[in-house]
Amino acid sequence: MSKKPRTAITPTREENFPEWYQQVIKSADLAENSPVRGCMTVKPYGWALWENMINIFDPWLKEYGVQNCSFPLLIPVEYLSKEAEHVEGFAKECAVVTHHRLEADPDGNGLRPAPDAKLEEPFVVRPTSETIIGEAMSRWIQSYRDLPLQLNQWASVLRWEMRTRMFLRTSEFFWHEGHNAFEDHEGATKDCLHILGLYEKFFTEVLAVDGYKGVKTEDERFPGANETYAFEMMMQDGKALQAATTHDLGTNFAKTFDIKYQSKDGGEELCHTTSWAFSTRMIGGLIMMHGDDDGMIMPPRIAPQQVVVLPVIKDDGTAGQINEYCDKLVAQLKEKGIKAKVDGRDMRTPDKMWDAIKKGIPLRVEVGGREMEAGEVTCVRRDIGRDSKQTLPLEKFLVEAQGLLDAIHDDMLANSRKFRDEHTTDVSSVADIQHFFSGDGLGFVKAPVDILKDESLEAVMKEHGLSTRNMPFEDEGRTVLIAKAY
RNA sequence: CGGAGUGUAGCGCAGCCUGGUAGCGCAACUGCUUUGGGAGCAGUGGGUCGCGGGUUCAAAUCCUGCCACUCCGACCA
Repeated sequence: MSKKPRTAITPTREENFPEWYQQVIKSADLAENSPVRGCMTVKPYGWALWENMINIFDPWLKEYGVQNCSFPLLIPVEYLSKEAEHVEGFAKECAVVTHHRLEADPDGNGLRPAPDAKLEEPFVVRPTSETIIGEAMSRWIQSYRDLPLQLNQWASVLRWEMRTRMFLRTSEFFWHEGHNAFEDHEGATKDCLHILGLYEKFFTEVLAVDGYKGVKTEDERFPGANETYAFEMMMQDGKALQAATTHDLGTNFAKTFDIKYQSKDGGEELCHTTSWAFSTRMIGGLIMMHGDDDGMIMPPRIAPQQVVVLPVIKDDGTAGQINEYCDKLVAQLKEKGIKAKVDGRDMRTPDKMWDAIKKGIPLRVEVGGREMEAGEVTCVRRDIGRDSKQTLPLEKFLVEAQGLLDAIHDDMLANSRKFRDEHTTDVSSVADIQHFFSGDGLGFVKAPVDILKDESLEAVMKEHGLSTRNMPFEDEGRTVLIAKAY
């Protein structure tokens, strides 16, 4: 037994943040690296988290008028090449499908693509779907009556990334991609801002994280977009994470894919299109924003499991009664719409506790002979830890459980905002930026937007691996956020 | 694609220089004592040593060809 409190995750965040991140994922059983280069296997607990995100966010899109659909995984290479900036942005990271049949290798080394099965027209595995959806839009839209057309798909895409990290940057990743078409610029802009607002609502009200909404600088724009809006967050190690983006594609894709409509007065007009997304990367964001040295901390409203009930069994013949008490408790919590489960596994109680801690289950409830006798439960908040341990009457707990979960959410969100604010430093010159990042400065610096015209900025950005994150709405374009980023 | 490195039990590694019965830690399994913030003891199971060729009485070890992956650079939701 060591004297100082041992952390569940080794190393700690301070000792080695990237390694800590990997260990949290492993300890929480969220995902693992797969045998496929750069691709992860999302394990049941991690997928449950993603499913919850889908289940909560998807109805919001439908409410707004977006319809779900599914487009092919494979995109003709020719499509990608049509939009000049778009190709340039994605061509370097595309996996290409060139054959449609395998055959035994004559040299005896398993299988090889059959030379006579070479495709006339190769495909790329979609890195994003603007092009193939654009092609469909050109046929689906004829009249102003067909607008707006609002489409979304939940899908995975593939980008052949050089350096990968689970959730944050994997070759294959899961996301939703929305693609909307409007009559004019105003419609497209409103759409971008509306979706960005939905993202903000989702992040703050469900994931308990906050950041900065804003406009991307020109060099950080999506390839093929006229304007990119982004939600930027600050991680605990001082690096920023782009959590979601919406793109005003102007008429760029409309021109290349011939997306036109007849207006009321009979004229032929180009559509204004948008695209927008958030991805499983957000799970990485949750880990790096909320996690501590004991592992994951699940925001209650997205947690696959909100309450774990641990029966504390002693060898005194009361096991059956305690289990019954726990089952009843879980049933009552479920009636209140709380995701609760008894951990009835054949394991030692302390091991179950640590397991629940590492998985980040928001509320842990312990029930032993003492509680059962007294008609009580003991509960502990994951975000605070043992200091929050309290024993209260069962009835009272049932009434207060939802409130406890909400309180955890509120505190986590407040912490996230506090962290963001404490890691945003106002600067006024390139020298300030140099000074900030040369010292132990961590986080965003916020500079007057004119600084982008300063020629000495580029060298400083390069030296410290910085990029512009966005020009936050709150300052109406007068400032720009700069940080290291994932 | 440049530079470096690694492939040996589920995971992490030692053994290789100097060929000679395949080893350690963790995990798993069994038993007993335990169980309210990471238990102890005893025992058990598990590996064609990345793949192919060569040298040798004998290859994880030496030679050779191939493959895969990791890290560092340019790219990135």
